[in-house]
Amino acid sequence: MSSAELDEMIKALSHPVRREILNWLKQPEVYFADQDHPLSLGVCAGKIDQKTGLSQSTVSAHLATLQRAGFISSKKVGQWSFFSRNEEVIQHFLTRLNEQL
Amino acid sequence: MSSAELDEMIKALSHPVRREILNWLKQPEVYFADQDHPLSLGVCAGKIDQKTGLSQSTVSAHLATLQRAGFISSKKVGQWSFFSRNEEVIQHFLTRLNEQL
DNA sequence: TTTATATATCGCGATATTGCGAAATATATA
DNA sequence: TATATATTTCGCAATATCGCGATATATAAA
Repeated sequence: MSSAELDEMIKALSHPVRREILNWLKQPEVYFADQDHPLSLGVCAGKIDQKTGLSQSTVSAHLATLQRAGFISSKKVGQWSFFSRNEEVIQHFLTRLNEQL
Repeated sequence: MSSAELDEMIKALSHPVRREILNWLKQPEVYFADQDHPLSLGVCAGKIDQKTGLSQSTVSAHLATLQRAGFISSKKVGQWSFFSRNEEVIQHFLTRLNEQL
């Protein structure tokens, strides 16, 4: 992970809503039990919108930020986008921060 | 460490110059070997100014941000301010992040 | 007291981030 | 095709951050 990538990752974490989303995605079965689609696909963007209370477009931007940083991935199924954590990336980031800081 | 404190800490880290300063302070004997005062006091603000290449006021603000976040402390001796890392706080922060993220 | 040195604070312009509604895009259904 | 649903992208206003020079403050030395 380059210095620029690390920078993008930390900036992605520097917003409480984005950290909260990452945290929700850690236990989808706890936070998104009411989702119509199987949670194995990931969590549907709209469900995340609801949970934040922010506008749909704002949350979409937050999700894009987390994805650009590499923390989450999305897969499109039908008209829905499902998001899930990239655990390896997150672990790698934490390791890097533990060394660097 | 409260959620608001964690937020302040991550924001403090979300600027490459501030992370670089933190890193320099990890090994003052490597990065500030030319300091006139004993490094045991900490690193003098002016030496940090020089190393960044930014203006004195800008660096002073960065140091204040790091200090508000708890990552560093300053002690004033004569007309100088000496900065040093708060290792316990940094460790605590990393532990918290490892859990939370 | 005056002058020099070190640092912090102030004010301001430039830039980045955030949040929104509206519009565009994509997919599914009638 | 037309309509409904889900999401992304666009444009814009509000706010926050950054970096600077100028000024204020604090200490030390002449």
